[in-house]
Amino acid sequence: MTDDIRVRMAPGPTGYFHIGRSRAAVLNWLFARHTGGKFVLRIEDTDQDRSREEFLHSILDSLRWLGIHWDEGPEAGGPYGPYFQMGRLDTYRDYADRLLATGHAYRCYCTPEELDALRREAEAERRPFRYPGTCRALTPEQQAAFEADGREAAIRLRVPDHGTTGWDDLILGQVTYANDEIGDFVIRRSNGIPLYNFTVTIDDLTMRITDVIRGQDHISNTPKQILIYQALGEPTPRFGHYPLIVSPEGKKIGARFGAKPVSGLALDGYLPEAVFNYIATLGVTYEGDREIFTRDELVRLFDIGRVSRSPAIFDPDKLDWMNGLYIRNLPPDEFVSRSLPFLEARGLISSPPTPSEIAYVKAALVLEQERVKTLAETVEAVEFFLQEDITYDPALLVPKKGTLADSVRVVDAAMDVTNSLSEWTVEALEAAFRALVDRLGLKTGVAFMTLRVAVTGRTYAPPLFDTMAVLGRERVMRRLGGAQVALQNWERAEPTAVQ
RNA sequence: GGGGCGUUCGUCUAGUGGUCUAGGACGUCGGCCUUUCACGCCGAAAACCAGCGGUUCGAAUCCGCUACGCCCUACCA
Repeated sequence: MTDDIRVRMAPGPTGYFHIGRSRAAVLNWLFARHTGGKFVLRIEDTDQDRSREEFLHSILDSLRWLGIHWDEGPEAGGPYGPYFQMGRLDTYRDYADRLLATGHAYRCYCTPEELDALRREAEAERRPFRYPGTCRALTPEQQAAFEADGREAAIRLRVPDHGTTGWDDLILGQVTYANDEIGDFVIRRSNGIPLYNFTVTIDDLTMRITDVIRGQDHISNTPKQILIYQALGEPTPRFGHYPLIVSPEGKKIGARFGAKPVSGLALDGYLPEAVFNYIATLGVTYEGDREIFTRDELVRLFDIGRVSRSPAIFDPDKLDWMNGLYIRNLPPDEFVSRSLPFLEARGLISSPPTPSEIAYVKAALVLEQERVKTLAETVEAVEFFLQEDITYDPALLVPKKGTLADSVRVVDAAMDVTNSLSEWTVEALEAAFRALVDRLGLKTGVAFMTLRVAVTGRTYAPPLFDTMAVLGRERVMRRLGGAQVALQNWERAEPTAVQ
């Protein structure tokens, strides 16, 4: 029972669930699933000033989007609740009283102002500040005097003056701190609200957390928390501190870069499974040189000891590549259904789309599947299929290796072919147009480029005859007609171009 | 100022004393495929393994120092 692995993620609802936090979630979740343990979600909402409902939703939505299910926590419940710290105030008070009763903690009547003065003094003398232990050995009379004076007491943990506190980190190995560098720290404010290091410890203890896996920004909190476990006479969990993910500029995530919630990546057209794969493999190795894994493989192969000890830069280019890979591997139907919302949002199709729209757009999307890196790109990729009238630069109708006269001939002849073709299929189109280009004595590359521009309005598109097949005879005729007009106008406007 | 942690191609990394003239991936560049783009395939450039000094027959791998980076240093979380 006590051997069952339990890990947790304990975000404060004080900011969006950014990429850095997603790493915490992914690593803890993988660790839990790999070991057959439980993943607990706990909300640290004691910072009432900064906590916001909106951020709580951001956390929950992002976790769900990534497919990270929490076994216990908000909405899920569980045997060790409540999972919001504000609901656990009584527990913190009980444990604080216990520490007071055993003498491991004591009341401190120093005011913030007095401490500030000491701190400034220490700084001025370029000497590290540490609480001097002023209230460590107050007599009941002295305490009564302070109380009578109207002072509220904070509670401090009595930290040993000598010795060291350390642990064998799951990722970093042995880490040690000297106790005399820690100093008696406050575990409960004078207003009765407990402090972070105390609440996490009590929560982790009472929630029976066995492995605390968190970012390296928490390293220096760890000895304090271990000291609390020891004062309570409780065994400590294992600790593992992974390095932070930093922005491409090497800066901390959250400020300028990556300030958005991870679930926002959905709107940018990223697939959650690709993002999960990327986050899970950023700064972590699994098996050989591979870096593309299914979720099950990640769970099976995850090894906390294979987490790199140095910070990793978030590389948007690599995420894009990976997302494109996942898109290409999607079953076409799924690619289509996942892309439709983007087209709807842009008003390219009705919302909800009609069956005929779906059929048409599906055919177009399938042609673009291996050409996009994000679902959002499908909008631009498929736009020309849906626009009634395409507009383009007539100059593009004459490729660099072609002439205006040739372009005119191809488009004119294409009109006839299009009009008379008996069977509207990719094969028939290709056969007919190849024969046509042959008859005109033109180069296929050049002539096809003219037709491509005439039909799509751009120089890059899916293969010409696949595109025409999807567009249908009507649209192709109309666009070829538009190209004829454009060429005529251009001929008049740029007579020197005629050779 | 003090403390902790870190340091292999631009980026993510493999590497745990000899097999490393340092391997893979993204990105970049070139080629092939080809009706364009993309995909796919092939290839190239790219890290004197932060620097210095030790240990050793032999070091990216072990030790020390220095530099640089990040984090912490609150009655914030």
